[in-house]
Amino acid sequence: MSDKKLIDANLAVGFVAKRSGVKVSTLHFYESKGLIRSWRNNGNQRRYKPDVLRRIAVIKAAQTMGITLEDIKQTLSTLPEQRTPTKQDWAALSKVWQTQLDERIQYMQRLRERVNGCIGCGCLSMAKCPIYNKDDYLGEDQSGAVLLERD
Amino acid sequence: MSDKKLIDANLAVGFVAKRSGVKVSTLHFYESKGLIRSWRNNGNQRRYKPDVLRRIAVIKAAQTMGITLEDIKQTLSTLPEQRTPTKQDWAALSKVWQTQLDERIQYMQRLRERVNGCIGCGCLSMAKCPIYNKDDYLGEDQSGAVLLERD
DNA sequence: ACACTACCTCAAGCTAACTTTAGGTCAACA
DNA sequence: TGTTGACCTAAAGTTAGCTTGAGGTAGTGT
Repeated sequence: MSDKKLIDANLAVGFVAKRSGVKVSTLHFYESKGLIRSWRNNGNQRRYKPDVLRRIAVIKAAQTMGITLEDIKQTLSTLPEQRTPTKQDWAALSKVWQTQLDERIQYMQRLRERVNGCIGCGCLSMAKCPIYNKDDYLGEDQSGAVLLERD
Repeated sequence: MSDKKLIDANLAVGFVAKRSGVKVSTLHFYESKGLIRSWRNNGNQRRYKPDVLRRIAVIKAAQTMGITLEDIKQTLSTLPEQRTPTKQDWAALSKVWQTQLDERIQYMQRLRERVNGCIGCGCLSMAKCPIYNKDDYLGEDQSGAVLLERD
């Protein structure tokens, strides 16, 4: 019977890889980083619980949002260790990322406005644009960096 | 007189570094990547035209928007080579990046909706969520990857 | 029993965007 | 004239997020 792993709900690494769309090496890598977990069978091969699939999907989704593996790991660590995570558990995660996404979107929108008013008009420093005013005559007095600042 | 470089409008690398807020090594690096240009004096030291400062500011601004150096190089290459870029030249650049920013923002907003409707509700694949439906009983028939797709 | 595929580990390689280090030259000022 | 400090090059190191390769074991099908 070829679905033994499926019925037992002990998934082999190759199966998880195929199912989740990531490479086996990526699963090894995620495990080494503490993002997913597995146990070993007698022959030292990895076995996974089915919910690893959701975990991987969530990791990938979060990455698409531009969240780093380190941050994802942090957020995932809020999931329960003992029991299989429930709908509510995952929902809590999504709230965290939704908020982060909202912030990012707002940041991008602020940026967009600045680009509009700033590179566009020839001014890059918002307030009093040293670069634009002093392109040819550079005084010694103003020495700070004049870039768009993050926040 | 210590402002010789300033009055001559031939900027030394250290001055440009201090003024733009990036390290000398970064300027070397940008030059090696073709993002900025310089010529050499008799002693083989780099000299820059003042408009390199704006160029660097623009590079940094574009990076903040998440644009890669390679793409920035592409866009910068639309600036005139012969004459010093005008306000209008820079304005044209900003339009390109504004458009890219708009796309990014839209993408993030689409993502946000998906996170909302998908991780939140327990479904990750939008349409018919194989992961959610098959967490315990995994059929052999559905084998595709089930992640949030980009576009 | 034998082959073939899946799996294992550890180390090295890859891209982006820089920084750091090493060993040496040039320029400015007292 | 001497000694700092600024500059030069080339190569190696850094972080993130993986992939590839080498050399070896395990599991499955005939």
